[in-house]
Amino acid sequence: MAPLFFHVDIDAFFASVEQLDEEGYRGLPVVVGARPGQRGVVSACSYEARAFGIHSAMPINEALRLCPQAVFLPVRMERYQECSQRVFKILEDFSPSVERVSIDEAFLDMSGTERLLGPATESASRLKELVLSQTGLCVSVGAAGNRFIAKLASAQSKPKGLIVVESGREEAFMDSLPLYKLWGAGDKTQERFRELNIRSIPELRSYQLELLQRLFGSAMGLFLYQACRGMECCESRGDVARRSVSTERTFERDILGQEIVEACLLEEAQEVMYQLYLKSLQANTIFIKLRYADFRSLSAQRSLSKPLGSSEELYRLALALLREKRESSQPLRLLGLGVCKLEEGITVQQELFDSGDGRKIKAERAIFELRQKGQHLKKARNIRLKDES
DNA sequence: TCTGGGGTCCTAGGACCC
DNA sequence: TCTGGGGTCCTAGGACCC
Repeated sequence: MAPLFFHVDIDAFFASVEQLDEEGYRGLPVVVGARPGQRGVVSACSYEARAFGIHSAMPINEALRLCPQAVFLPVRMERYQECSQRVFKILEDFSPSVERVSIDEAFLDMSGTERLLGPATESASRLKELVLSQTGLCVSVGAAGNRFIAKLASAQSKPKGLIVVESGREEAFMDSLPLYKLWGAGDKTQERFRELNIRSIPELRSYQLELLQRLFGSAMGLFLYQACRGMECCESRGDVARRSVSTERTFERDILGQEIVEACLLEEAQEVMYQLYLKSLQANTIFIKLRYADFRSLSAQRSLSKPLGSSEELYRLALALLREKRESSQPLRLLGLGVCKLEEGITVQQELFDSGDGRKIKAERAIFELRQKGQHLKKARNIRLKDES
């Protein structure tokens, strides 16, 4: 049985949802992300906005400069989650094997479906129609004998596209791509390509595996060797467990004093602990992340002798780490806090309620409940919005 | 126009144990 | 007395992706 994979990717996802929910935004340049004038970047933008040179990850103020008349909107993650779930429901009805890659993309293992669903072109077209008619969202689909080629094919086909790469045509397809579109080779690797005077995928292919590994490191070298040959390099990792939970904040202005920073750390500790509680996870290592005004970043971590018990404990440990590592003369731009070395276990909440200081436990419970109420309120609001539209 | 936030994986050096 | 090498864990930094 010949392997067949689809890569399905929702076009301009966040911006498309906004245009779906608000008729007045359709046909206009829509930019979803940070508030113009503040620090932050574009999370997503409509194709109308892309025509002005706007793209995701661009500083929001540059987007404003390029297209002052664009509609600038904040990220409504809960709403996008809802739409994502509806799309994934359709994908799951369509294929028994759906691997979620992110909120807006998935791999479908379509091997052996030809007899039932017809050739790839037919079944992929049918899937696109299904998603559009049931959700109003456009998806692009890439179809190929492996995930890596399928992923690149869907990217090439955007927007509203469909590209099928027939078996045996993988290398030819790779050769049709410019080197900068090689997924998995980001800015730093592209810079290295330029230094080495590697200008195209066929040129990259002329390098032996050993040489690539010497130049780019063992894992990256192997990846590049396989990628430029159109071989599979997006192997399924199965259902991998979450490795970390974290949160971070960029300050509106760089901060020199300690007070605001410590208040921020406390909030972050409560957020991280709340996420652990929601996911029924225990953490055995904590880490902080700092970024100074000059954009130097550093991180520090500490392993614990027993799993974390409360946000108060997380705050205390993180604060010690912060005081130890922070150069106090340097203004701080970003502060992050996270936990890793996770294991499933009794929930933080049970741990909290089964032991120790009653007052502290009550406070934790109040925070958890407040936050949960907040989530529910937000959800209710979104549902109302949806019903009204 | 300065450069978000949430993740994963890789690399490399050092500690420690056998 | 001098010195091995493999395995594993910890830590810090960096590349990459959406």
